[in-house]
Amino acid sequence: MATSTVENYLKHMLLLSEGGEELVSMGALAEALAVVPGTVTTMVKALADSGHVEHRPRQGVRLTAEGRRVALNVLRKHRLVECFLVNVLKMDWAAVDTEAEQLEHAISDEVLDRLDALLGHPATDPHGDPIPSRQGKLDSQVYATLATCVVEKPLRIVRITDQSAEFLQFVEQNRLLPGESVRVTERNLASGLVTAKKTAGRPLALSLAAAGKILVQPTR
Amino acid sequence: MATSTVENYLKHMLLLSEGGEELVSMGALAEALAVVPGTVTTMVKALADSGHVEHRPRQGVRLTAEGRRVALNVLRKHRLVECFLVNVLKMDWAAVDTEAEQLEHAISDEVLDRLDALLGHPATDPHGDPIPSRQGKLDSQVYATLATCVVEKPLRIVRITDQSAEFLQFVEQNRLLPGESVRVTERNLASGLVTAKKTAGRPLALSLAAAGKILVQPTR
DNA sequence: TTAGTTATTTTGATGAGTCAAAATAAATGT
DNA sequence: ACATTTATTTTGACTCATCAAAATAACTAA
Repeated sequence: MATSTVENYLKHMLLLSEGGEELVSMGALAEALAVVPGTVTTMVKALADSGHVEHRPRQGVRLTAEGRRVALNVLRKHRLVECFLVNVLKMDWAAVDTEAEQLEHAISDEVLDRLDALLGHPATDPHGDPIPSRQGKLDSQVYATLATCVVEKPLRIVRITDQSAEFLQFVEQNRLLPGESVRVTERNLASGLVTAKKTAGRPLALSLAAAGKILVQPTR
Repeated sequence: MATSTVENYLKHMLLLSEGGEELVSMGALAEALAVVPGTVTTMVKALADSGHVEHRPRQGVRLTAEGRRVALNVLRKHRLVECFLVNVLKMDWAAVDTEAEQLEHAISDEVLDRLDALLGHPATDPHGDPIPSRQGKLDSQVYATLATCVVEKPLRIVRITDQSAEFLQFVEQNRLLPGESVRVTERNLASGLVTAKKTAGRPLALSLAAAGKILVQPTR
């Protein structure tokens, strides 16, 4: 398993090479990681030995496919943890990055998956940064949920993010299936209740947790 | 800040001296930490220098007040994280200890507090191990909540564990104050709803999160 | 007591990650 | 083209946490 130091090196290489294929300089990496350049050179050579990066001496460094895979997984953990800290624990938008810096190295892939499901597979973190998919892709499309959408606005359900039979049965019985139209008439944080209403039908009470599993988009 | 190695040494010393004041042997500590005895001797001397423990050469080691404070804080993190993993993420009862082993060193005191509030200030972790209080006390009394109690059983509310004005107003308006009698008539995991009923009154819907903040005990 | 067993401490070495500072290579300006 | 600036690499040293194995202290049974 990669140490958290290794994970940080790889993550920052990914961030510094945003999109493109360019080489990342030792200096930029040293700056980002808050270490001296000589340390980066040493570590990068070790990372090249372990197959995570390709090192072009005196030019720069680039992630290999394997290095990129690890980096995306760390970034995914980081951003999903941020979602959790803001959406569930109601922490300060500006403070969560530091927290996530620690947690990204401590959570297992198992916890990562469950966190992802709990949060309704968010496409971006609270800052709007895209969250890498489980498969390492970055989807740009973003959806709201019944727990986060604007009250009274007409919506279309696009996705159910809890695959448990229990929850899916509940969804089916209440006609909250993908494609259906719906709107949220009330949301009470104290009691944790969301009231949703279908075009023709009685109001339905859901917990915030349940509502967060139902993804929507504004009706065209 | 204590490294996670230091936190582990202190935590295991606390666990090994369960309750009593006895000295912990180097051998027992080495066993618990899965390191050789010589390593423990070295670390314990360093911990004595930093004021976390008192070392009696060839006899054993004991936590100082400061060492105990740190150890209790780590243990609190460990057990609250276990609660979170089981109660919120629905993880396997048996698997969470390993996860918590990592997370206990990664979460800040801020996250710890919010997790504690989210979970309704549980007195024990999913295994029944008592959770040290914020102040470092181990209360032996354990209560159920409206989210965990037996359905239909007559209960008395003993504690409200969310101090926010918003939630307390909600509690007051619905007469869910400490001392009141109540019973849970229904609990639906899929929708996340708990239905509570006072002796004289209409049924009241609460989210599981809200219900978890209301502690109860069986009526005598 | 005295020999033998067991726990603890000491000693020397290792790997990971780091820094300071010297050496080297590459880029730049005139 | 040559001297200067800038980035990178190398070298030697340090800290933290660890192990293996030798040395030492303490306990135990005759």
